Amino acid sequence: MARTNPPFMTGVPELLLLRLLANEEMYGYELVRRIQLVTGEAIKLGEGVIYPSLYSLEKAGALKARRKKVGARERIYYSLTRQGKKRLSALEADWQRIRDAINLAGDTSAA
Amino acid sequence: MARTNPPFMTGVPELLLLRLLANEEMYGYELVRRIQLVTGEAIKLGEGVIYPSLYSLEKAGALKARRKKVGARERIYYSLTRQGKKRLSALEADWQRIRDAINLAGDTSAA
DNA sequence: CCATTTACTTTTAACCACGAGGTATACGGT
DNA sequence: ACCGTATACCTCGTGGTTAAAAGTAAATGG
Repeated sequence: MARTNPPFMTGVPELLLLRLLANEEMYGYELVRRIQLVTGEAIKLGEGVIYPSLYSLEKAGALKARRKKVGARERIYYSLTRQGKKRLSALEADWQRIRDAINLAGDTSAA
Repeated sequence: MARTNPPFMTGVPELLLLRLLANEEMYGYELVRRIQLVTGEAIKLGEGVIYPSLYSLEKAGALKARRKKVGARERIYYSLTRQGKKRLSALEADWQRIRDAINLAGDTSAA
């Protein structure tokens, strides 16, 4: 039944993609596995999330793509544009704001 | 233009409401202001978010409501049911899982 | 007596994460 | 040669959730 907007996941795929691609170019399938890795299995984003996100970020000018043959296989590698870096900064700021606010609220009510 | 699903806000209204109401009963309008207070103005949830959330949480059995006359005014006070407490625990666990995973991913990529 | 604050309510809209399904090629084992 | 598994990419439908805005009405205060 789709289990659509699970708690606290809005914006997370975009944040993780931008972060990972800020360091090195990667391709879709790789990102799917890498995200599981770097989050200690806590977050798993399927291809149905990753690919559409990549397209829309590319379309928005945050990512650029290039095709690259590796052995016999062809992969589409993505990396950040300058715009993508700005977008990442803004998202990180959003994330910190929300995270800190929720922490704050928790401390207050725990007191 | 609505800007409907802003980054990182899914689940946040529910979490904050349940947290606040776990301590003491409150009414809608009060919650609107209280949330701004305890988040240091970082999160502002309008009435269009708060009231529908309250209804749906009540309908789901997480909250119970009682009408109370204060002076000449009548207010609807909400408080947690046992189910609501369970729901809060589950949500807190979700929140921690996501938050920690994002932190983890950030440290890794920053390294 | 009028403007502001308090309090509650409803409507409308759009985004976006997700699962599931689909294609095609390469590779390893037997 | 054959078959299952892993790699790699892609698409569709869904619906839950936040959010702004506008509306009602009573009380308060100057």
